[in-house]
Amino acid sequence: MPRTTTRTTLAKRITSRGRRLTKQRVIVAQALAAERQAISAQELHQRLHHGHPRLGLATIYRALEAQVEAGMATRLERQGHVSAYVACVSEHHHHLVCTSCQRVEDVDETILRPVLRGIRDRHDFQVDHERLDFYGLCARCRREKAAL
Amino acid sequence: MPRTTTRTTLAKRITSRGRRLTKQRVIVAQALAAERQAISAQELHQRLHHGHPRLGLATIYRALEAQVEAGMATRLERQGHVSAYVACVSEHHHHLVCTSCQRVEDVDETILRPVLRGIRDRHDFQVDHERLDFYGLCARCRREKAAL
DNA sequence: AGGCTATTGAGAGTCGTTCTCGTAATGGGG
DNA sequence: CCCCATTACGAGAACGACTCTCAATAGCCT
Ligand SMILES: [Mn+2]
Ligand SMILES: [Mn+2]
Ligand SMILES: [Zn+2]
Ligand SMILES: [Zn+2]
Repeated sequence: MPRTTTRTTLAKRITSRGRRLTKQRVIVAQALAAERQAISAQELHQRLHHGHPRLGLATIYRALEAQVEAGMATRLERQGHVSAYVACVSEHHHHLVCTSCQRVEDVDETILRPVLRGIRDRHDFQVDHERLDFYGLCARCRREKAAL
Repeated sequence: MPRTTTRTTLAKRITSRGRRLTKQRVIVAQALAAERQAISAQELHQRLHHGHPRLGLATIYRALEAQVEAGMATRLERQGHVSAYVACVSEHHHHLVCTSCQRVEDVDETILRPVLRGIRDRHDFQVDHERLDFYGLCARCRREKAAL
């Protein structure tokens, strides 16, 4: 995912909607693409403040929204009513939260397909988006507990 | 679910936690039990204002939170960062929330088994409890939209 | 009943997000 | 390449859902 690729994709998807390719949108898009986790607008603002002190928070919100519209990012609802954004298109991703060490892993999304199919077939319900969080013990914490 | 049942259940579950059975909590619990769809604190506040003009919004938030803690309700995250609450019978079940009519169905739990197995096998993660909410269109709303 | 203390109501405060508005930049047409 | 309508930006105010503060009230226990 080189910077030039991000810029080219952005140019195509943004301008084809009658919007303009601004420096700020490029900066935000590249920063989001560099993240491998979901990140909030405010976190992104702090992170970019060193290199781009004049980049405003509202602009980041608008740039992220434009990317969602363009299909280049997804908005997740984080707990505490905070939106977080992830680069890449297709699906949300879901989390395994370790109740011992508090670390978070991403769920392998392919695991969820049978569930979505089951819901469609058994409940006749068309899922648009879902929020899935699993709480428990990660492999490392389980080994540590076993060692005691 | 008669009013007396709601009151009795509430009394047991609230007072056993060292909390007090107040008029306000009873009013909110009965109103929530009477709803068959998820409802926000503010909607509940408006709805109750006629009969109980002195019932405060903060009290409704606190009463709903107490019910969630007591295992009698679930909080759902609605789009636009609004929490919605549903009365619940048992503690551990999952929901299909229709984003059009706001009705809530319980998920057939057997559908979820392959997911839990997949998480154990693929992620080496021991799930203790999980929170699953699916948002989309129910069968009825989908038919209504198709008819237009 | 009487006292301890959880809870209430009203409003102020918090915080993420969006809006307003004057200024600056973009990009298509000349 | 330069114009210029139009889109976007930055700063701060506004907004909305939710939480906190605090004095007054009301459950609960003896
Ligand atoms: Mn993640
Ligand atoms: Mn339920
Ligand atoms: Zn762990
Ligand atoms: Zn519906």
